[in-house]
Amino acid sequence: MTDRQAGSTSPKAHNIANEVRRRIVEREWRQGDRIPDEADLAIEFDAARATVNKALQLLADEGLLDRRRRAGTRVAIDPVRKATVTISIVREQVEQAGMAYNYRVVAQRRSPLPAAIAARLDVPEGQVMIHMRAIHYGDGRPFQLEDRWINPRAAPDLEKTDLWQLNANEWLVRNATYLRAELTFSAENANRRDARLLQTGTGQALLVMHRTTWNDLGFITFVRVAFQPGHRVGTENGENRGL
Amino acid sequence: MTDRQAGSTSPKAHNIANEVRRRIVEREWRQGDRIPDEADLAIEFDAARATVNKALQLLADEGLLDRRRRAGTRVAIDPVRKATVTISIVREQVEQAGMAYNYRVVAQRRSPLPAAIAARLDVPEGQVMIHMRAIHYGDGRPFQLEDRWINPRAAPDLEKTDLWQLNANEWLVRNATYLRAELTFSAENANRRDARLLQTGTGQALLVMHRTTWNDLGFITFVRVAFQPGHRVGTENGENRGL
DNA sequence: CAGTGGTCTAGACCACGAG
DNA sequence: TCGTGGTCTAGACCACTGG
Repeated sequence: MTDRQAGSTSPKAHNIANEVRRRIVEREWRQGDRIPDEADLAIEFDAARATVNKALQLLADEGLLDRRRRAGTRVAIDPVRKATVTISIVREQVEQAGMAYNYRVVAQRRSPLPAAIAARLDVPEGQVMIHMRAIHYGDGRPFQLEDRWINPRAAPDLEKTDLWQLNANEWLVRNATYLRAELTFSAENANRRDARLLQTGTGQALLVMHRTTWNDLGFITFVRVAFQPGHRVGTENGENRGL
Repeated sequence: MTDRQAGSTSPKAHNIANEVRRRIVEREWRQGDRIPDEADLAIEFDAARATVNKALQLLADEGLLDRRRRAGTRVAIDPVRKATVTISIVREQVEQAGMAYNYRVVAQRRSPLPAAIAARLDVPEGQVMIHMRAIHYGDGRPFQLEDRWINPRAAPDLEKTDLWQLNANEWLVRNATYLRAELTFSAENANRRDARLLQTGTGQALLVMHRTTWNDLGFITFVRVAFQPGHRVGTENGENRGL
């Protein structure tokens, strides 16, 4: 007898997760409380344990639950939440904003990696990399400025490409699939060069993103991206992520 | 006969995901290519389809694969990647950095919500909220400055709490579990007040985070957090998320 | 040591949507 | 229409780890 209850078209695991979330939000289960184990919940919700497991893992990923073998599942004492930033191709960002995209390479040369950066990347200092500086424009106004170091050893096809024509950013995103990435955001006062290239004033507060990527061959790129003054990077929280 | 192959202690789905990732990274499967369907991969990897499904969903979450019913699974044309920011309790951040935590409320009053903020929150303008300004210190030095609006209707217990003593941030994180959140990062030049409270100079570039949270009763809080100059917010990418 | 979550499996049915 | 992913189930064994 398949008694699929009326009114719940969404996946069962989703419904279970929502119900558990409700109980937490409404303090039926308080922070630090232990909640029933999977087997019990499976009975209560008339579901297989695997389904309950999926639901609870979802909530644990959100940081709402704390799960440990033998110790059971507890409502997280401090609901650390996670937010997700999506890193897309610059051109698409610009075009999505309804602006005409343009791109200009300001400088490109081979150059040994500076010690300061090398240390940060855990890479031997002084290796020769491709260094390039470029500006992305939206409707003719500078949108972001990037200062990029590329490791040709990790992106072997790159040298065949004419970076002055193509877009290294795009090339990399499309061709140099990475396995690991690190991102940081910070704020910097625009220096002389930033100001000139972004057509703004020295000292302007700029949102700066540093991004490093690696693949199996090692470090691929290190980029400093400085955004146009006033730019915001938004995140949607991972709450309703795909289940 | 449980022929668990030697050398692979990690979950099978994990191994499958890694192998698929390898094939993509090494161009065996190129961007846009269709990859074998779950059933075939299940045979190849000698696994149940559910296990393959789990692995592929993982990669799809990472943005590496594009999956559609009937159309099959393809290597994403443009591997949009996602990074994850974790929002934790300030005190813990500070203490994790090995510093002594301190907290000071600078101002607190009931006040109607300004139009500018109300518009942003999709909340009727002029509703009376709790407005507070506070500073978080690490080892006596200002760590971050927060300017917060709290909706008492969505956090009914709050009024009982002595916010001057306790930490509203902590109180909220512990008690006002939210269902939805939005975050943005931007850079601002420190204004007179920022500079004074953060003990820095006017015009300093500050990393600023705006965060809004909602629960089932509506909007809970809107905060502007200004970090100490030089502060970085780091993200680890979602790659090896729990499986 | 034993309870709890972690994972896998084989089989099943369903929903979507490309052709 | 019908292939493909989405999800569920019942059962099983294992891996941790608290007591």
